[in-house]
Amino acid sequence: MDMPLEKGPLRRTVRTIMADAYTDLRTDILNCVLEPGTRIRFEDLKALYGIGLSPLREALMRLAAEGLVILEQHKGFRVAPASRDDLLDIIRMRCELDCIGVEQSIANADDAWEARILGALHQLRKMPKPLGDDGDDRLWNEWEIRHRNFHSALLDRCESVWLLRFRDTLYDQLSRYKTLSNHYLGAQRNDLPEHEALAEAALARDIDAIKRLLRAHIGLTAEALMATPNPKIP
Amino acid sequence: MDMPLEKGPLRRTVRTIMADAYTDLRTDILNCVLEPGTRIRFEDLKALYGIGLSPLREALMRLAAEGLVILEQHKGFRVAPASRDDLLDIIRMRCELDCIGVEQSIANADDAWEARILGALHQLRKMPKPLGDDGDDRLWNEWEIRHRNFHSALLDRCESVWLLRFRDTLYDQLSRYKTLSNHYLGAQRNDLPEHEALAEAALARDIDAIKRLLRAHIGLTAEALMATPNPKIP
DNA sequence: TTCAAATATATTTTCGAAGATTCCGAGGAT
DNA sequence: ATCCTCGGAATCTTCGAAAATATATTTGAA
Repeated sequence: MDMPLEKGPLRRTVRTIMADAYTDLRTDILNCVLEPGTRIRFEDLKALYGIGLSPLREALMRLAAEGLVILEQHKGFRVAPASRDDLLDIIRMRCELDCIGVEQSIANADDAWEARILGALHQLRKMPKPLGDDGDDRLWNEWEIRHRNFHSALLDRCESVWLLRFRDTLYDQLSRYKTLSNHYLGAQRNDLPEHEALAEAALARDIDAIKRLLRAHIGLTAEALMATPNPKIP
Repeated sequence: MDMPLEKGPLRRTVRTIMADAYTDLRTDILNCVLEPGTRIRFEDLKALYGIGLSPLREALMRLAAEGLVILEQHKGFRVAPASRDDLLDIIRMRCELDCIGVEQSIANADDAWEARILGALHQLRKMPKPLGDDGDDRLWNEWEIRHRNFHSALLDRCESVWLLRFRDTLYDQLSRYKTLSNHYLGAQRNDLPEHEALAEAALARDIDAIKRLLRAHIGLTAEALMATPNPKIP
């Protein structure tokens, strides 16, 4: 019974401490356990995560390259600050990338693509958006996953590795802002019809329509986000 | 005479070994001194750059996050491999980003913007494109700088930090491929007229025209790059 | 001969301590 | 009172050695 753990073509990846630290730090930053702008002291984190300096620094360097933390020479790392300008930039940019991606996706559309979209839409239909302030975080996270999954489905046939990479970066940044606004943002409005329209346009291969719908959809989210003043987003 | 070196608002940044290693590694990768796919052994680089492991690993981690090197757990780093698919993806993506950026730029257009475009165009006019294989690298580099500067001028009023950031990433990746093809690529054709048309459309604030011209311009470059089979780009 | 296990070697990853740099406050001069 | 200089403490940065993992070689048996 001492056989190696891996079955099939997947090799069990032996994680490194640095990779674990990277993941932990990343989720802590995305969930704003480490709040924007806070200084990062190595002694603190060393104790917090129970690891040494080297993997910690390497993980932070990686996060710095992704824009989740800032490195100031000889002054250490800080969690990247949040600002309304930055938020608006992220939303707009993500909108543009989604438009490009969905166009490429339509160019490669096939039955499996349609199936995935319909599946994702079904999951969105089955789960009503958790309302306002009865905030069960697990419910919200589940809804977020389904929401993200739907939008990813639209880009499922996009073959641009770079586009998807940039998009993921932006999505990470965005989820930090969602945490900051405690999911207040879109909670007010029921956006299921918007997603249904998006799915319909996708199946119809209507590029212009889907771009228009996407811009409107994301535009409304942006307005909702910017409308509520939030002391944590200067 | 012992006054601090900085004058004005710029503070002299005390560079770290890691930052130097990052810069050196980056230019070596961009110039393909470190060829795509080659394994990176720490002992080699430690000797080559004359530094310790920690700054080297941190620099590589940063480059890994930017996609210039690949990290395989417990197997070390490799220079990111090159491929035609990747090249095409980069070019297309850069074209899209430039289109978005120039549109935003036009929205914020002012006299200074026009001036910078005309200035960049002038510098392009004054320096004929070095022809084919009499390749003086210094000339080529100078032309590349002017060329890059012209295209950057078009986006000079774009306020999206994220767009410019992604664009820079792609430009770095692209310059690696330009090194690989030894500047053969665009050398054949005289693209000054294309740049003049771009400048004209920019000054006329003609968004549709400039997008069309950009796509055509970059499309031709892509064709030139892909037409010549290159053993170094599988 | 061929395959598989076991050992040996090479390389990466991580730790703990030493070297630099910045930050903060005390002391003194204007 | 304000400004400047000068330690001293805190913090980040770097090095060199130890631990962990992967790769290559050898050995033994079918």
